[in-house]
Amino acid sequence: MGTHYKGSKKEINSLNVFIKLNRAVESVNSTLNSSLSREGLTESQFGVLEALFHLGPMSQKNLGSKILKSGGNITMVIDHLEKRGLVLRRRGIVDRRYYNIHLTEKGKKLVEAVFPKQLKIITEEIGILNENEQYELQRMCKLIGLKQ
Amino acid sequence: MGTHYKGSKKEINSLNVFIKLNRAVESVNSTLNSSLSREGLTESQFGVLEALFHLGPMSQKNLGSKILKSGGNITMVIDHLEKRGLVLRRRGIVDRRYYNIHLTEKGKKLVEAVFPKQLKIITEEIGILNENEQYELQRMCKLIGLKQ
DNA sequence: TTTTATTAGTTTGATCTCAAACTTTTCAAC
DNA sequence: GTTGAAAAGTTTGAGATCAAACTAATAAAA
Repeated sequence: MGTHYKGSKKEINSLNVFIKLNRAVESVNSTLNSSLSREGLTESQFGVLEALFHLGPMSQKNLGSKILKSGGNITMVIDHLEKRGLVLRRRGIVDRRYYNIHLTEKGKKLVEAVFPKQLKIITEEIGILNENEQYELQRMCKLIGLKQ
Repeated sequence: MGTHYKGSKKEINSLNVFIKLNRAVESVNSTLNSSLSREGLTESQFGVLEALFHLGPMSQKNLGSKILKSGGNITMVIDHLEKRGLVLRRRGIVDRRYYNIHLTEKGKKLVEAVFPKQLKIITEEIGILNENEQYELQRMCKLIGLKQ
């Protein structure tokens, strides 16, 4: 949303805050995505790899709820990752409706190479704020995201 | 990015802050987009309509830089809006490379109906924070988005 | 004035994304 | 056991998105 609009003072202030909030997030994400695309990864693909790396094998359903993407989308993301040999699908033995998605050795190595770079970008961007500011920012964000 | 990872304390803190920041923005945007989709509008479509409404007619190039989307994308967004009779293209008279994109009466009415709803959602979400908190949040966001 | 470079917009190809309809498998109720 | 509901995953259709190659119009340089 742009910055020229009509409304009460409270509305105008809220909108300005929200616009700044959006821009800050977009700015960091854009840097993160540029870095990922150099490795041939999309945000969702990296999200899946990173979840598997830090949390271990899980179903597509679970991956979907971790990275906040729809089921149909996860199918496609896993398809791509599987073709590149970064993950593999194993049918559940007890319950054959599930897949267990596993990170391959190749996938693990890729995360180990990429994750620190992502972390570095985030740390540099957020590191502009001092410790207390970071605490306050986090506290406020929790309030805003509270509803869901 | 998930919440289980390795790194220094500074890295871990930064990552946590960034995750909360992302979630807060995603939460609000998701509510906003649900509301828009009830009107048959996407985020980009509304972004274009809103820019035209508040800033007046402008070229596709300008619209692209306002809503941070690529040129090819704007072509498609305008195509859709034009088909629905919400905007129209007028070739520049002085410089025939440009279009001037205009909001139609129908488009204007739609913005007048939709914009207050969007503003209400944002005001409710951001309004959880008091005036000082909002000021601080905005100040910090400006620091984070500084690079570009 | 002819050539060259730049600019606005379009097209193309690849991928992402969602919602909705669909298949397969499991589990619960009868 | 058969039937029906629910759950995991797939497919489909529509639109979003980008980068890169392209066309048309203009401006600058020779």
